[in-house]
Amino acid sequence: MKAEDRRELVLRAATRAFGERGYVGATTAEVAKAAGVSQPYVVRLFGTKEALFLAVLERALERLLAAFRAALAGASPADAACDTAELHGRLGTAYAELLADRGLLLSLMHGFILGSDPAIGARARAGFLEVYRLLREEAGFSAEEVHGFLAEGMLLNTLIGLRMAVDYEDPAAGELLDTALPTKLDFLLRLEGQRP
Amino acid sequence: MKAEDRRELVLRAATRAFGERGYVGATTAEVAKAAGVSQPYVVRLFGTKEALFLAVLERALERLLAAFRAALAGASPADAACDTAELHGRLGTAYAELLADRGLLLSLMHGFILGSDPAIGARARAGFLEVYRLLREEAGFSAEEVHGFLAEGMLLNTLIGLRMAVDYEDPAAGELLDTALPTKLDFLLRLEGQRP
DNA sequence: GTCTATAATCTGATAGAC
DNA sequence: GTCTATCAGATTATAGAC
Repeated sequence: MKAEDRRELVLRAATRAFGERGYVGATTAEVAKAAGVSQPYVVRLFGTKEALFLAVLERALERLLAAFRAALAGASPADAACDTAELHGRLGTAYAELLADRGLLLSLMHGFILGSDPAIGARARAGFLEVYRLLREEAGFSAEEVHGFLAEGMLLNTLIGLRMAVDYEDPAAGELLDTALPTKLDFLLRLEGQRP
Repeated sequence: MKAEDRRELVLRAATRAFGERGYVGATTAEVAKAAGVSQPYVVRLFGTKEALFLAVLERALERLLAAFRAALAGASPADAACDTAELHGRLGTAYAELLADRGLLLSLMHGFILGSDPAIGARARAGFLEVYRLLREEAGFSAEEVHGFLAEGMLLNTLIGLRMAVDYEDPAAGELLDTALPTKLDFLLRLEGQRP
C-alpha cells in the first residue's frame, strides 16, 4: 500500500481516538492498532503526535467547511426559499451529518478547548474563525444568527461528547436530545448504539 | 494547616490545571507545585488523580448550581419582572461571573467531552442533567428556552477554551465576542490579560 | 514502506521517615 | 500532616534491519 493511503487510514483512526480520549489521552499505540500498523510507523508518518493531531484538525476543518459549502450550493440557486431560517436548517443538517465521520466533531471540540497549547490553540482559533467567516460572508448570516448557529453546534458537540444518548431513557435527557436534534435523533441513537 | 484547608487549596489549583490542560494533560506534580505541596501529598489527599478530577467536577457543579439558585432567588420575589427573558439574562450573568473562578467552567467542559470514560462520563452526564432540571423546573424555562440557554453556555465555554480573546483584534473574533458577551466583555478581556 | 527493538522521559502511586 | 526517595508502568520517539 502506498504511503498516501496509509496516511488516510491512520488519519481516520486518529480522528476516532482523539475524539474519544482527547489529544493527550489518546496514544499513538492505540491509533496504530486501530489502523493496523506499528506504533513507530504512525510517528514516522507524521513526525510527532502533535503533528498528527494537527493533521486531524486540518482534515476535520476541511470537511466541515466543504460540507457547509455544499449545503449552501444546494440552496443558492433557488429563488425565495433562501431566507436565513432555511439556510440555518440546511447547514444544521449538514453539520449533524458529520457525526457519521466518527470522532470528527469531537476531535475539533478537543482542539477548541486546548486554546492554551501554543500550536493547537492557534490552529483551533483560526479554524473556528474560518467557520465564522463562512457563515457570516458566504451564508449571509447576521452576527446574531451566526452566534445562535454556533451555539447550537457547540451544544450538539457537548451532548455527543457527554454520550448523552446513553441516558436517553432519562426524561430530562430525552427531552434535551429531542429538542437539540429534532430531525436527526434516530440517526444519533443508532450511531451511539442505543438502537438496533 | 488542617487537611481540610489544604484540600480546598489543592482543589483550587487542580481546577485551574485541569481547566487549562484537561484531565489527562494536567499532572499531579503541576497541581502540587501550584498548591505549594508535594506531589505525593496531592495523591494522598484524594487517593487517585481520577478522584481528584471527580472532586473538581463536584465542586464546580455545586458552585454552578448555587450561582443559578442565587440568581433565581434574587429575581423571584419581584412581581412582573420575572419573565423568562429577564431570568435568561440574570442566569447568563451569573454564569459569566463564574469565569472569575479560573478553570471552573473549563474543567466542567473537559469533563463533558470525556463521556466515554466510565466514571467521569457518568458524573458529567448526571451533572449536566442536574443543570437541565434546575433550568426547566426551578427557573420555569420551556424545553426550547433551556436548549437555547445551554447552547449559549456551551459556546461561551468553547470561546474561553479557545482563548478567543487573544484574537480580539481580529474583526471576526471581535464581532463574535461582542455578540456572545455583550455585557461581560471587559471582564473577560481583563481575565485573559488582553487588557491592563 | 514498514517492522522490531529499545532508549529516554514522564507520571501516578507507594513506602516510610519525621 | 507532610515530605523525600523511589518504583513500576506507560508512552513518544529513535535506530536500524528488511
